Amino acid sequence: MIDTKAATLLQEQYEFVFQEELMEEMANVGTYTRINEGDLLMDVGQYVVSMPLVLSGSVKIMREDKEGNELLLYYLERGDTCAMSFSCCMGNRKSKVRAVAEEDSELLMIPTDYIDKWLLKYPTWKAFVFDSFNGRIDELIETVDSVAFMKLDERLLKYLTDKAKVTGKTEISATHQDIAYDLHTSRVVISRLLKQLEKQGVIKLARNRIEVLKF
DNA sequence: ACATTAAGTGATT
DNA sequence: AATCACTTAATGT
Repeated sequence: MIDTKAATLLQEQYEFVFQEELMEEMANVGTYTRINEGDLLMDVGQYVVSMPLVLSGSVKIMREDKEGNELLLYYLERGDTCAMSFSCCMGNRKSKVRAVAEEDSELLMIPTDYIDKWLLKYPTWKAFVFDSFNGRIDELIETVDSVAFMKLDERLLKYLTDKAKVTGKTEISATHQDIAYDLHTSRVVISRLLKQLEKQGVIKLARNRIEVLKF
């Protein structure tokens, strides 16, 4: 049975990346899913049974240790897929990351068996998977750099602009505590740095809301 | 009006 | 940059 909603979205966004037959097959075997902001897609230690293709919206990928300390790794945006899920599916291993919907999003879940089969069958799929791996690695390096070499105020500003970018809004709705968790620091520090940024005229603060003025 | 949650601040390490 | 301890402000019931 063909999911028309998914087929339409696929056509719109992947017209030039996937071949026609592949998109048809995707619409056939994939499961179209809608998720709401804040929904947990995948948690650390869970087995990965399918590979998500982001049709709309965005998903944030984070690391979490056993004490519950978090660290934001990168965002998955429209047209992206999770390289982590690919490597997990292939090796039948547990997920090392947690995935949470950054906003209301639409996904196409591709069952494990196909992602392997398609590598041989469809060159465009293979290219897509490779590209996606490169993209994720680049982003990972970027966040490693920012953690290792950037001061917290620079990191915070990058965090804010990144977040504004993925959601396409200049208004960010999050508490200082939320941000502190993502950057793995304390709320007090975030509050102070945000205050600084506001004085510099880069952002505007309100309760549960941050407006990014400059990019 | 009261309780709860978010944010601001000084002082200390 | 983290933590504590406390204040003030905004919001929910």
